[in-house]
Amino acid sequence: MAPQKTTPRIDPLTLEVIELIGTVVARYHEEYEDAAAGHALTGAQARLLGLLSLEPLPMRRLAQKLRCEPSNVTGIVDRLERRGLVERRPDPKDRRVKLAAATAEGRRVARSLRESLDFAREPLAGLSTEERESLRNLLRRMLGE
Amino acid sequence: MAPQKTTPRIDPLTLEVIELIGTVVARYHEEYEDAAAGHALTGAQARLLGLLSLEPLPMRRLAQKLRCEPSNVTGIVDRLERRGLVERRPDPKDRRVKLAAATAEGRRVARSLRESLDFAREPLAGLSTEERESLRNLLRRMLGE
DNA sequence: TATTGTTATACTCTATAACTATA
DNA sequence: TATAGTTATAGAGTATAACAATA
Repeated sequence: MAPQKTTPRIDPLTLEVIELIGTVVARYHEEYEDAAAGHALTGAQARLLGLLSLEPLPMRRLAQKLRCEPSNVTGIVDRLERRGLVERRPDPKDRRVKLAAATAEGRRVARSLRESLDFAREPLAGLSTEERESLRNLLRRMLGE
Repeated sequence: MAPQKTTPRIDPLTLEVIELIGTVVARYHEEYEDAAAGHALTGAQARLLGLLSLEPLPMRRLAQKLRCEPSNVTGIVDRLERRGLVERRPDPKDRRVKLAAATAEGRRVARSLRESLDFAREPLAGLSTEERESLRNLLRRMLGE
């Protein structure tokens, strides 16, 4: 009997692109975690603080954005609040809701964190404007936008 | 007094590319975790099993590849071993070393996992060969290869 | 002495379920 | 009754430090 093909064969070119994307993903994450650690934050704390640096959000919304259970957000906000980077405020429109908001110090840390995230800035610096446009268009198409 | 610029200004094009890369990274990770969960594995377990499906490795090497402390590898291998996906073997050349190796079942799960990771295959399917070559070249240059 | 793997410990993130206070 | 947030609990990943066996 003939050997069964369980996977469609992938050409070497596609395979290489997949591998390159994997490398980008790995490097991106590594830099993100390092940058967070450089500010004594975990990855989850850095992501949450980054969201709150844009606008205050209800705990529930944070959970949705972080794609985790609401019960987890309680702990992450607790730890950031203990360090004075985040605070909880009542929502005047619904007394069940608590709005998490970055403090002035939290926004400062978030900005500093953003600035130390030079992953994308540095490697893209080597590309010309035309190449960046081309990369943008390819990524857009890849993501189906 | 003039407002101080703490960050070099980034042009909108570069900013958009950065954002697109962020989206790719997020989607890649999400798919990876989902695929792992579909096999009742955590991300760390899936990554370790993936490495061992290629070749047996000393615990120390695994820690280096996973970029974590060797003490963590003990636990991850323990849990995979309990499920019969991995085993520990002595290294004939150095009796201090333990070689972690995927079992036949472990290799089967690793292959199934690889096949369910269609992130890269699917979105790339929409690109022509020329576009993939162009994407490959741009990613290569971005990564400094 | 140095190295390999393990254990012990403590912290964080995670999901689930039960609880409270509002709506 | 339904929803928002919390608490309690348990499992997993992580780093640090100390340890046994081997080099």
